[in-house]
Amino acid sequence: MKKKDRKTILDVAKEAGVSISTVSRVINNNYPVSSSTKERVERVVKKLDFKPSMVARSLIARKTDAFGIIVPGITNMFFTMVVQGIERTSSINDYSVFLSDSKGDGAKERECVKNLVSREVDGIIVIDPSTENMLSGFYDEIEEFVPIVFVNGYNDGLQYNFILNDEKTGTSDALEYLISLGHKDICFIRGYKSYSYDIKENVYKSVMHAHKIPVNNDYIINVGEGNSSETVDNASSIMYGLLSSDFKPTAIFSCNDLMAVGALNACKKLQIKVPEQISIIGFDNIIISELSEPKLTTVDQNMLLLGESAAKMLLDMLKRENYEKTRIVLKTRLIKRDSCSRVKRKGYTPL
Amino acid sequence: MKKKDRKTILDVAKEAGVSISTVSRVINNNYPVSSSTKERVERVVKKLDFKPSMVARSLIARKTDAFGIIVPGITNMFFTMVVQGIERTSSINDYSVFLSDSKGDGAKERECVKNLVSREVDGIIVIDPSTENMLSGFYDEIEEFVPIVFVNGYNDGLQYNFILNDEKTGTSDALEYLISLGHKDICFIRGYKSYSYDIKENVYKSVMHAHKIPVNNDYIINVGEGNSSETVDNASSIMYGLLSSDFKPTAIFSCNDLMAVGALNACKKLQIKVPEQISIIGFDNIIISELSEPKLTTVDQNMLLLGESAAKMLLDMLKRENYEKTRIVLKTRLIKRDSCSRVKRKGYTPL
DNA sequence: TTGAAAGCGCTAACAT
DNA sequence: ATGTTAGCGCTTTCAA
Repeated sequence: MKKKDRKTILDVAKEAGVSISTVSRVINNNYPVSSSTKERVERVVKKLDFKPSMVARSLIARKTDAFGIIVPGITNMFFTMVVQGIERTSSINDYSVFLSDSKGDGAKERECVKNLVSREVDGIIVIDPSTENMLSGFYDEIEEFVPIVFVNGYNDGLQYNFILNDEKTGTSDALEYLISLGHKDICFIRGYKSYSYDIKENVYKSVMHAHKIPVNNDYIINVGEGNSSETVDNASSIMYGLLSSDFKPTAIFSCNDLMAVGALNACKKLQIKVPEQISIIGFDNIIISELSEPKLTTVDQNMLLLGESAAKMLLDMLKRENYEKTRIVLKTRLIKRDSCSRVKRKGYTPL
Repeated sequence: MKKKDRKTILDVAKEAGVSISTVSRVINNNYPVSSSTKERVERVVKKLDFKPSMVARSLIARKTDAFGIIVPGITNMFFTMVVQGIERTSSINDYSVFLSDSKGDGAKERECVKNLVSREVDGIIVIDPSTENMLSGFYDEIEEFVPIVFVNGYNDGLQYNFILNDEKTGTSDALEYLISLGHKDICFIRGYKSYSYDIKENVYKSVMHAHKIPVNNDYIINVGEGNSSETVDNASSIMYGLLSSDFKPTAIFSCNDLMAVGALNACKKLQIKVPEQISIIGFDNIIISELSEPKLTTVDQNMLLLGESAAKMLLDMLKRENYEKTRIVLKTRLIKRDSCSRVKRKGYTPL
């Protein structure tokens, strides 16, 4: 595709009959220029529609005014919200963002990071990094050259910059809420394998203990892969099978909204009324939790804030001479909607 | 934040005891270098972990190997899918992507474009551009310097590169399907204002005409803003009001899945069974159409392909010397799921 | 096969 | 107030 050549500072200088430094001074407005020359140069700039090359500027300034984001999956609504938060805060501060998708693959993630490094981005945000890369020390070398912030993901004892959600408190808030509604037979739905599910399961057990409610292991349900659209179907069919039998909890806690919607769909098929007969609570507060009927009570993770905080942290690191490794833990918030109500029956009483 | 300086080609040259040109030849492997020097240089490159600066390369090559994407809203699931398609195809071809959000605002959209131009991206993809900018000629000048592809949006008689969906055929397919199921009382739900709604409404009218079904204007429902999460609620409450009265279509065609889910929720509240009593058909095939109960029958727009095609078109434009303005129209596909069935009652017969 | 040098578009220190 | 010039890190002629 044949394209016109961009106008350069030299084109402007010639046309305005001044030197390139004068043009530079005018467009940057950082050194005195007589108002007459200034005006003349500005006219030419407008006339030629001259836009300074950020590439050339970056070469000199040794910065690109760009951040790189790496997500394990663009279409996962959770990550999408985080990306929005990052993009918003970045663009307000005149930073552009590169978006790359690691597809949840550690090797691809490393490739993305290297690409961003060679593009000399001013900072990198990795959302839900692969545990493998977090533990291998891969990021140690990278971090010497470019600021990195991790959003969620494995972080136990790691010395990096983190923005995390307080999933523990979020989980116990949800559970305490259910218990305050009179529920004791609370089923726990989790996915196959993730740091986050393990944390929640531990909290589940300890909250139950604290209330002297015996933990029934049959009430801990694993629905496999937890972050795809299939999650809903998997959770739904597993819960359908369970609820068809004499498995009759009065409430269901789900590790994320996808699973909660799955449980909800299973109840609908079985004509079990939510929340009248069973209360369901989700986690994350992704948009589908608002679209279900009834609307899902859930725990908000404030993904937008997660993203905004990550971008702000990067911005801060760029400003300060020495920045201590920081770990920010964000509060979650219980969103009471329509899928939970006071228990009407006790224990295994048939529906 | 204090960061180590990146190693430059000069560091490598010194350490290897050769000139920078030799190092360049080695890393680019484009000119003869004796195998001994080559090996030595390669060792140093590895040792210093040298990565050539893409900024410097871009300055010389006058290309950045980056594309820019502009979306009206990152979290809109429809756009997210398109972005995924673009990112995938771009990264396979070694292009990175800048993501920017215009928030559906024409002025912000222009700002994003200008930023991308000054970053000297090799191509720009604008998803659902503002009609205002399409008609004002704003893009005429831009296009002289950088290849642009538009995905959907206003395109009537415009001489730009487009990737579009065949919404007309998609709409008539959906309608014909409903009619083949015996439906005649088909309600049409649309949003406030968009080229796409208008097109669909026209098709609706002509399909009805073709089947000699009188068009009842009360059956054309406008639910306002059509692309936010509120869309579901708006559509739901409007349909709730309507369906509570003697408004009794046997089928509902919705301009997008959000509205369809809204209609579905209204039916649930009114204990109207879908599809037994009313058939509902959506449009787009975004993920929530799979999560509802029953699953939504809808028209797939193949957003992934939309994005992939846009990126491929850009890639093509970059290769060819002169590229004719192209308009690619993608086929839609009727996805038959569980929200439509053969009509059981005729006309206004009470449910 | 290798090195020296020009130059991509711009900024900033140094002259004047 | 304005011009001249040295580079930012790299590629690519041109010489040797």
